[in-house]
Order: sequence, then structure tokens, then C-alpha cells
Amino acid sequence: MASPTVENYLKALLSLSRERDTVTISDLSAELGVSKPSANSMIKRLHERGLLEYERYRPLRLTPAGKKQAALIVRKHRLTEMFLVQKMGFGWEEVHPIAEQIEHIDSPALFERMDQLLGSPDFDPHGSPIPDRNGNMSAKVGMRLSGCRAGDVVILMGLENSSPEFLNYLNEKGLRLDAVIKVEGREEYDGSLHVAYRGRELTLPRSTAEQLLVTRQFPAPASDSATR
Amino acid sequence: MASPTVENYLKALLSLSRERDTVTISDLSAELGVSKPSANSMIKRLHERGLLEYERYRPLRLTPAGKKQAALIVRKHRLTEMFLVQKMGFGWEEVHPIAEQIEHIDSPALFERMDQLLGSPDFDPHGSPIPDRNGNMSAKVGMRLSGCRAGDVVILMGLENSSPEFLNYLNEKGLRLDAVIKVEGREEYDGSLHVAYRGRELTLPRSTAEQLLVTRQFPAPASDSATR
DNA sequence: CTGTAAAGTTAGTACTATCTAACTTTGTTT
DNA sequence: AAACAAAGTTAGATAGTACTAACTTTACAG
Ligand SMILES: [Mn+2]
Ligand SMILES: [Mn+2]
Ligand SMILES: [Mn+2]
Ligand SMILES: [Mn+2]
Repeated sequence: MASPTVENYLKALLSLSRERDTVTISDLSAELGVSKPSANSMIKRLHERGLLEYERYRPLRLTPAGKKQAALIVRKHRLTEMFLVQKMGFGWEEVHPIAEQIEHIDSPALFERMDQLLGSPDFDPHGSPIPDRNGNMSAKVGMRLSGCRAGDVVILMGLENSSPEFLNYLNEKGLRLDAVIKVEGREEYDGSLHVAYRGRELTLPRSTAEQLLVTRQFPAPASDSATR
Repeated sequence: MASPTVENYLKALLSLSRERDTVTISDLSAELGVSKPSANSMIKRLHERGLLEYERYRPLRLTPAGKKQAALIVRKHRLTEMFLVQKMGFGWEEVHPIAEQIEHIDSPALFERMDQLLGSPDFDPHGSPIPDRNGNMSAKVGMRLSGCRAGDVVILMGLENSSPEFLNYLNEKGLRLDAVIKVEGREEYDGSLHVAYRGRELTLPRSTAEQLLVTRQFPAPASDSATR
């Protein structure tokens, strides 16, 4: 079993590698808020354990083993968030810091039970995909709302930003996952969007619309059981 | 926030002090399975933090602050066990190792929520009392079944031993908390008891009967709401 | 092609938590 | 009172994780 510290490094490496094509020690140290020498020495330990490909001065890349281990921690994190929201009544803006800790609990049974009680959810409360038991993670669903045109009717499927500030902002505006959003108009000047949903109307600045991942309404004849 | 290691030392000290009148470094090192020098050096750190009274070569005693901190960890442990059993369908023999980890989660909201969803339980799944929010812990309820006489009818309220082996033994025998047990007879030779409950009859060796804490049926007109 | 800034590394320190080996103190037994 | 065993302590080592300061390598701008 890896320490929580090691697990957080692995998660950060996975997350960074999904954002950029090449991940550096500077990226890692910034992401985790540690000094570059700290990141450097952890890098060496991960390399020794076969979790990271690494040569001096070269970019970092998780090995398949490292990637899998990281994804399984992400699985625990996201199952936990879903459990806290669905079964314990927490708001989506509250759960991340708790999951950040519970993801390090060593108990396959606990997370199996969460998964079962939740009906094997595919997405967490912020719309991010939950990796499967083998650590396979699908891509985020949806396109940015900012790319939609006037007249489009879309469903909010996920977020590019899950900071508590952003989530509280969405709470205030009554925007939740699954909201059906109609794009009433678009300000070509600055890219802001006039949208309507659940009887409300408002204007979203482009920067906000870029954080909202949506799909066209009735996107595919839906698989089978899984709802989000 | 104390580290999980420090928290485990505090809990061990509290637990030992409830078993014996004087607690030594040897007791502590045996309880936690660490060497005496390890315990010794931790002792010094706890003393510096004002959690432990300590003079060289003298027995150990938690300060009020140390006692309270320990009891609040026990509270988190026992609320977690209760949650796992009542809300997640775990068996009482499975929950201890999970609670041993979750007790270190730093999230007052998580444990408040558990407490609320459980209806502020007074006892954990093994019948041990759950300390209140101020760290006040009541004594274990009940007398040892081994002290009962033929003809007594009692209710199983708690256990002196919550090892998985013992819990699995009780599972096999169909003995659960709240079971109504009638003492059919007593072997004066070795102290074993013939008991009947839920349509079963069996003989309990004295050593087992000593681990079962019981009260006479209808022990007091019951407080008010709280059931166990 | 060279100078410089950014990135990366090394060295040295610190703190937690553990260990073993060796020593000291305490308390009990002869 | 001496001897001895148990308990406790100290010293010294190791591993993990962090830091700052100083140095080296890389990459890019001119
Ligand atoms: Mn999260
Ligand atoms: Mn974490
Ligand atoms: Mn327990
Ligand atoms: Mn613990």
C-alpha cells in the first residue's frame, strides 16, 4: 500500500497528463504546492517503484502500473463523492476535501459497498467519469457550452472546474447537472451567452460557459439502465 | 490536527487507562505492537504537547486535554462502525479495521452527518458507548453473564471482547445484541452456563460467558427515545 | 552562436516515526 | 545487602517527506 502522499502524487501526475501532453516536475510541484526538490525526490521514488518512466531532465510519464494505480484512487475518490452526495445529503460543493482523505482508505469492501449502494454510477457529482475496477477511465462527456449557437438546446453533463467557488456560483444560479439549457442568444463581441433553463434566464460570460460541458438534448438513444 | 499515529497512541492510552489503574510504557508498546523505544519517544512528544503527564520512570497519565482528544477519536471510530453496520450493511465483525482508518478523517461535518443519520446513537455495534461531542464517555453497560444464576433472564447489551474471531463465533451461535437470554442452569464445577435464546439452547464455557455483558430484562423504565 | 532565464538537480537540514543494541534504574527475590 | 530481571532510557541508524540555498543543464532569444 502506498502512503497518502505517494497516492496524491500519482493522482496529480495522472490528472496533469490528461491536461497536457507533456508533464514536468514544475507542473507537478505547482499542482501539489510543494517545492521542486520535493517533487524531484518523490519522482525518484516513484521511478524506483516502477510507477513512473523517468530520465534526468526529461518529462514525466506514468507507467501502465502507475496509471492504473492512480486511476483506482480516482475511482475511490469519485465513488466517495457520489456516496456523500447521494446517500449522505452533502452538497456537491462540500465533498471534495472529504473525498481527498477517504480515497486513501485501504478497504476494497468499503468502496465495493459504496459502488453497489449507488448502483455502479458512471459519473461523480460533478459529472466526471468514475474509472472502472480495472482503472479504465472514459473521457469527460460533452462539449463546452461556449461552443454552442443560438437555438441550441443542451443538457449540462459536466464541469471543467469544480472549485467550491464555481460550484457555489452555480448553486446560486440554480444550475445543476442534467439541467436543460436553451441558448437564447450569443454576444459575438465577447462570446457571452444568453441562456434559459428551469424558468430562469441569464447571461453567462464566455469564461463561465467554457467551464460547462453539455451535450445536445437526447444525445444518443441512451445505453440501457444507467442514469446520471 | 494530530497525525494518525499520534491519534492511535492517544486512543491506546485512553483504552489502557480504562482497563488498569496504572499504565506503563511496556503496556503501551505491547498494545500498539511497537518497540519500547518507539513508545518512549512518542511519550515525550505527547508530554511536550500537553497531552500526557509524564516523569521519567513513572507511570503514564493522560491530561484532561489528552483524554478529551482521545475520546473524540473514539467517538469518530464508533460512529463510523455504527454507520457501516446500520447504513451500509456491514457485519459487526467487519467494521473495526475500516473504522480504525476513518477515525482519522478530519471532517467534523462528516461525523455530524453520520450522527444525525443514525439518530445520535449511544452505543456502537458491539455495545460500547459512544462518547458525546465533548468527549464524555459513559461506562460500559451491564454485568458479566458469567455472574448470573439459573433462572435469570437477561438481555445482551455489550461485549468485553470484539475480536473478529469472537464475533464470528457469536454469529455462528446466533447471538446478537439485544438477544433475550435465559439462564437455564449453571455448572458449578467449571462455571459454564446452559442458556436458551431465540429457540436455541447451548452451553457457554465460563470464559465465553465472561465476555458477554448483560442486564436483567426490563432493567429500568427506559429513558425516552434512544433504542439500541 | 552565445547569453540568459527557466527548469531541474544536488546538498544539506529538519521532523516524524520506526528500529536494534546497549546502558541505567527500579523493584523484587534470595 | 547483593543479585537479578523487568522496565525504562539513550544512542545511533533508517526511511519518508518536506524545506532552502546553491549549482547545473536545457532551451530559447537575440
Ligand atoms: Mn473531487
Ligand atoms: Mn488525497
Ligand atoms: Mn472498533
Ligand atoms: Mn486508527
